[in-house]
Amino acid sequence: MEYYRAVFNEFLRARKLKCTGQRDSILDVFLKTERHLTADEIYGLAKKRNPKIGYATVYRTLNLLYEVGLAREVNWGDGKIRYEHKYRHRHHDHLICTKCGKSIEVFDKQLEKIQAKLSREKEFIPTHHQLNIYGVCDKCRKR
Amino acid sequence: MEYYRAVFNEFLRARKLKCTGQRDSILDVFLKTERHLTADEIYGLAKKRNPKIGYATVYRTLNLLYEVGLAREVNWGDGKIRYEHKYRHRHHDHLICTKCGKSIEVFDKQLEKIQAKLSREKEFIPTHHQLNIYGVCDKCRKR
DNA sequence: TCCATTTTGATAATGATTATCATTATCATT
DNA sequence: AATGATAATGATAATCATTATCAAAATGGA
Repeated sequence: MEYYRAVFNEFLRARKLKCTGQRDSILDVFLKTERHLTADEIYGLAKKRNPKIGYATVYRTLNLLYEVGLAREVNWGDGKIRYEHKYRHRHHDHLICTKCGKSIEVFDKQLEKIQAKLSREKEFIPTHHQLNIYGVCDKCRKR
Repeated sequence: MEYYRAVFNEFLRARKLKCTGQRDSILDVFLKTERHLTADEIYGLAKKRNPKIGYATVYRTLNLLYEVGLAREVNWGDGKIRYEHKYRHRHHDHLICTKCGKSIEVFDKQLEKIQAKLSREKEFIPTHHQLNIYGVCDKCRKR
């Protein structure tokens, strides 16, 4: 936690950007929540500890966290970007329940290998990828 | 082609919806283009053969094509929904070049199997999925 | 402390998509 | 072919997430 903050501050210094209370609050909220958060949700949480915080600052800071590699952007096709921890968190994919909106993280080594193979075959240099499996989760099915 | 039109008309009749010139034009444009089109692009093409056509009708018709299963919605994370043929076209995934925006279709049987396995493990009933691999294509790399 | 530079927050702007609603078109039935 | 109930249309307003604008405030090196 302390380490992640240091990573961010180092990034700011290197880019001649400034450390501010708002950026601290937003990073804090982001790090403390082990969930996929939208900008709006982060705004709500950050506002609790710093009521003067504005929407634009949340968006700006999330883009910085994305740039420095602390956050990953996730797109579930509902028109909102979600953010999840990236730094020191292994890549994974998502099962997304279309009934309740909850997500389950999954990982498979073989999957990654096949993706690399497909890219190679097409002489394509992959940078990142996103696999979303939509369906109905256990709980919703039994409901 | 004629068959797809019949499928759509059958769907409309079953839902007590009406066959209209606009719907014909939009379906025609959609079927004749072997590319991933946005609503805006389809609007442009449909307007050529039927200048009176409106934006809203394009969106409404695309949603119908999605419902009847003739179109698949593709989301490449750039804020626009794209449409591609689904009926009698095998499912596939996409390599998306972040330089030129072009896409390459890929398919791997093993990939589908692994996805089914991951779903099973989490007692999740998958309905559909989307895998996007982002990166740089052959042409852009050599440029 | 000073000051150049960056940040901030309020709000306007943007861009894709959807909703509204008065008018028009469709189609099964006469 | 005319009727009428219902659905469709198109122009445009509304929505919603995100980005841009800009004057005022905060930061941090000198």
